[in-house]
Amino acid sequence: MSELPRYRFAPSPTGFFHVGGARTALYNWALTLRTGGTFVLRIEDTDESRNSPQWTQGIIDAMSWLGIDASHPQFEGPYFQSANADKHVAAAHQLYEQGAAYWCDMTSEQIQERAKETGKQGYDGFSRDRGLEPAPGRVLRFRVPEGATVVQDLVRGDVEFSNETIEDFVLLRGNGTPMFLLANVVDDIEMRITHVVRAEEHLPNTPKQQLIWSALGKSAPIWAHVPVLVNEQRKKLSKRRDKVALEQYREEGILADAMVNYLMTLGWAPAGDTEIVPWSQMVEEFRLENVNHSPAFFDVKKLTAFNGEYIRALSPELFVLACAPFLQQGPWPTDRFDAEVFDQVAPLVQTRVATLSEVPAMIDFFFLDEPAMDEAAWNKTMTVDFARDVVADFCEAVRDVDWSHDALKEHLEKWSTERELKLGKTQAPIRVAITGRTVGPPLFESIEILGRDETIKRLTTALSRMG
RNA sequence: GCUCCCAUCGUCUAGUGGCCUAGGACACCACCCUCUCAAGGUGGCGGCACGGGUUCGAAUCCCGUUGGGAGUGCCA
Repeated sequence: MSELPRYRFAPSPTGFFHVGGARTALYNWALTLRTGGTFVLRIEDTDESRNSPQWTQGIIDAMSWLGIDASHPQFEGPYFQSANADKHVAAAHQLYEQGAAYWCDMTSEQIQERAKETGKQGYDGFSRDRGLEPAPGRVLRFRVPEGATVVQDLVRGDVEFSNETIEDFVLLRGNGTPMFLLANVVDDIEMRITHVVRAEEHLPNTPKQQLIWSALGKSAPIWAHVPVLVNEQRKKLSKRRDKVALEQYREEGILADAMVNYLMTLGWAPAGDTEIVPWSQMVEEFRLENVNHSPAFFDVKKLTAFNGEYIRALSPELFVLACAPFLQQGPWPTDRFDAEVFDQVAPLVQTRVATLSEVPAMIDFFFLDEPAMDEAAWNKTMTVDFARDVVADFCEAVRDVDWSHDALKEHLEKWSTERELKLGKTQAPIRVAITGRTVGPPLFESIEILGRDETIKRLTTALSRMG
């Protein structure tokens, strides 16, 4: 009687959506899809000081961007942990009735003092046998039994903890509200969770949770602790130091598919010689047993490289579509933007950007009254000896040459050959005059799209500036 | 400090005792292509942390050392 697995993802709504959380969610989602099981989203909002409704919406939006769609039949939730507070408290009292928990009136100061006296760390179980009754201000502590607790972990194997190293932890706060450890277990039981796949930082919590499971008469779920994501200093990614907001990468023009693919390969790799594989293949191949054991560096460079691949793989139409939000932020007057022009230019920039946010700067000269002149580029290209001649000649030629990039190129090629100059050199002053930069989309195609009048205007302006 | 986890190119990884002279990807370098820049192509640089075992044979198993990391709250 093997039931379908029930996975869960249980973020706390403490801000934007963390890339580490995204990876954990993705692992759970991939497993859910392959096994035909269920993915439960539970918002862990028991700490009211951190709770904020807009963060919850942010989590759901971010997940849907990644393809974890809340309306998918295998998706369940969101549930809110705070809504189950009664059940958490009831479970706590049940544990007290059973003798698996006891009340304690010590303040953290008192605990510290005792620790100092005994020379040991943390709470020493002082109230264990004092037989205290419940009262305001008193916390309920779990009575950790003797022996050892073995956590069976799908990625790490068996991990044994001696119970002596686990202190009698708090179940209910002095104000009567439940703590994470308890709430988490009660909810997992309630929601019939069979697989807990979460970040490694939870591994030290696991024996405590497992103890609660068994005190409540249940057998623990299957655990799997995946390695944390770290920064270049090899420290766990933190929102203080590191760029961890999924939303931010989205705004910078990272494609969802690229993000998903990259995140999946942190700690795991698909079979074969390429890491760029479709989601369906990752769903098919992903196994917790194959997840690496050591922390993985979240490398934005590699993410960006993946993104470039995904951008290039887009059809021209989809690329144009993907660019749309970024085009609205362009540095040009909105009325000068021309979607038809962009459609023509798009294929020229598609192979030249690694993120969508790079697009506007690459094509701004099409929509600006005058190109945004890079002075360094001007100084570098307009001071060479032939600069004035080539711009002057081209400005003349452009008036009656056939309007095609081939003809434009042919003309400049001829001019260059006659003077034993390389086209690569002679195109530079023209490029700067037209676009304001030394690099950009192919010049002659750009000129063709820009149009004769605008081209003449820009070349003339450049000439007069050169004096 | 204590508990636990981890250790293959700079980075992400493949490798589950012989197929490993350790494979791929990102980054980097060179060359080719080329109207700039990209893209693409070709090639290169570069790694099993160290020391002991086990074994006919070890990147792979065991022990130790060293080095990283996580946790250590009336946070989640």
